[in-house]
Amino acid sequence: MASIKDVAKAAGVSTATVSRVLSNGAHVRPEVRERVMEAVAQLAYRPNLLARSLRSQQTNTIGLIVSDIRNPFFTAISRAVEDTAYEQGFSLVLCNTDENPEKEAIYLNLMQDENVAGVIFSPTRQTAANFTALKVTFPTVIVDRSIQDADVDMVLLDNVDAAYRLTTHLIENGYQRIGALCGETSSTGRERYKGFEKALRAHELSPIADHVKFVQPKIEAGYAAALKILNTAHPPDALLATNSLLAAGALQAIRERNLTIPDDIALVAFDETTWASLVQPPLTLIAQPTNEIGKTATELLLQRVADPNRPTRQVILKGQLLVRGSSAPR
Amino acid sequence: MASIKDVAKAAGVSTATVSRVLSNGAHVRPEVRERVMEAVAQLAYRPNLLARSLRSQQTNTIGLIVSDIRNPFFTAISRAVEDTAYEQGFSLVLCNTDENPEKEAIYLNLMQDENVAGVIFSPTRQTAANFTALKVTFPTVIVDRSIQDADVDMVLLDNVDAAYRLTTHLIENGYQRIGALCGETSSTGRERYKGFEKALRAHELSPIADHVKFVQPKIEAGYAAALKILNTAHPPDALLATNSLLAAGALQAIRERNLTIPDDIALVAFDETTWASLVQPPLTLIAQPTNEIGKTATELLLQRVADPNRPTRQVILKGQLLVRGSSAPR
DNA sequence: ATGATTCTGGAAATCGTTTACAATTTCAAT
DNA sequence: ATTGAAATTGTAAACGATTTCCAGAATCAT
Repeated sequence: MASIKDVAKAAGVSTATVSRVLSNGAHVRPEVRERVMEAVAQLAYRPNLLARSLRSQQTNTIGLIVSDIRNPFFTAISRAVEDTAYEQGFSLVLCNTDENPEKEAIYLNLMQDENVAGVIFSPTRQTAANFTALKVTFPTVIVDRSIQDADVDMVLLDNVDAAYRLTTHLIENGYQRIGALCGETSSTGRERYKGFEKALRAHELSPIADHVKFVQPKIEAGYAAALKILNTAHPPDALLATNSLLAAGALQAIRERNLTIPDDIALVAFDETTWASLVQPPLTLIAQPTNEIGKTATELLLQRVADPNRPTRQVILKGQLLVRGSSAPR
Repeated sequence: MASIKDVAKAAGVSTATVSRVLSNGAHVRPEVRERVMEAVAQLAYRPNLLARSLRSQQTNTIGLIVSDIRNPFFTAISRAVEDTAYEQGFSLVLCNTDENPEKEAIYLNLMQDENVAGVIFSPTRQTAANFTALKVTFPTVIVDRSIQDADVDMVLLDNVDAAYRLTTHLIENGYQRIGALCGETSSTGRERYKGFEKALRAHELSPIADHVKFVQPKIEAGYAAALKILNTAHPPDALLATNSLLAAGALQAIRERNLTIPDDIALVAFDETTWASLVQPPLTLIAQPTNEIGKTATELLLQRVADPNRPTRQVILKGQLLVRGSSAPR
């Protein structure tokens, strides 16, 4: 592999000049620049990014820390993030934490060790609670799950509003006994529950304890919780799942109990997935603007990398209510 | 940030000794090691990975280059790869190529520039065809899509066999006019088509040109192609899709035409997804051992990183035929 | 023509490690 | 007591770039 020294020698200049040509290009006569570029082409020279980063103390890598890339929401986010990062010349390193605060801490440290330019992070409630105490030294953008009282960039959904609209939609379609399946590890689950409860109260209804479950955001957990809810003496006439994994579990449970959607029970959820419109009836849900979230988060991050002192921003996006068959009027 | 010099000073030893304590630990008196470890703890010292990598000429990063992480197959692979890499102290950088040979080349170069320890790569047919010409300088493991005549580690599905079994299953259940939706950008699509054709011929049937389409592995493409097939004068009585995206598109088309599965037309596919068992009837398919594929590929890669001269290995795994409702006997 | 600026481009320091080599110490064996 | 091998530790040279500082040349205003 040719190094900058080889190029310098071949072009008859110093390494400083080569570096100048390749970075800004200032303070170099056109004629010399030409010679250097020729040598670069001749030797097929590619700068060693490790050396560059070591000296300049900055890398072109960003980290994405999420609980599980297999959650379709995070899959979509990761794609948008990678695309945007790529456009700006950054690479993406991917970390799965499995909702485990310890793994979150480990990955945060690892990102530090790797000198990433910054990190896009979707924390558990636990980590979110003492985020400032972690004294993260690199730029961070929080996505999907909020952090209280911290002066940090965030890109979030208006969860309360989204759940409120979704629940109101159910109520307006005649559903009265609405249950909820919420993720227990994220702020998101709580906030969506708030919106759910708010909508009920606005219509002089209230949540039924037996019909509300906070569980791990996994299909199996959603399935088990839904089954419990369905097995209560007076089961609900509608079920709201705060993410697609819980929705899939709920659907399994409903199918297993041989119930019909929406006649026996309505089902609504969060997150557009491939399957939501393929099942019958198709699922009513709140679609999140995953592309915009991922893109915005990356842009915010790279802007902060460029200017660490700029004021933080919290971007709150609205979800889109897609009304489909699973919540048809009673 | 404390550097190795600070630790050395604090412990009253040279940086070489600190380095020795932290790497192998050999050739250091226990007493000295103790002092060094104390200083390390005291200063909360963490080695700079950039400097380490620059000097030792090796990183703890591997790359994963796939067409699109949103393809559930690759999502699952990425998770398995990241898990295995993490266990062994490696980070994962993620690259989406969109089936674009140019992007593949760019990412391959980028991985080189970043001095990754190695790469797990699922190439397009085009790149696969002249892979050796690319003269990739780092260890590479090919997954999912094969490369001919190249002495390189690979982890593949036995695609011909899988498609053969899937097709035979249809035939045995009484389907005679079977169409196929195949990915056109990968070796995988071709091989699965071979298995499909082989099964037909083994039963004295043959593919009907109008019922076979090679298209981009995208839902929309699958939808459009399926629609064309369904609109032929004598449409097929069964459809085989070689991946889950094409299957989703086909299902959309079938629904749009108000056809009933499996009475009007059977549908079978590749790749287990969340939705395959949630739609009604659930989809018969070949499930790939994604965990094993990802894990094996990573292990193979790290073994080669450790010993670049070991003989290459080609691991061929079998798919699992999951018979469900979408291909019930006629 | 002169002094003051501005441009160019090289020498050398630096980023934070690892590691080859050499120097020193230890210690068992003669 | 002497010797030599093995163990321990330090010195200094890498790794491959960027960047600071500075000198010399070119340009400009007076």
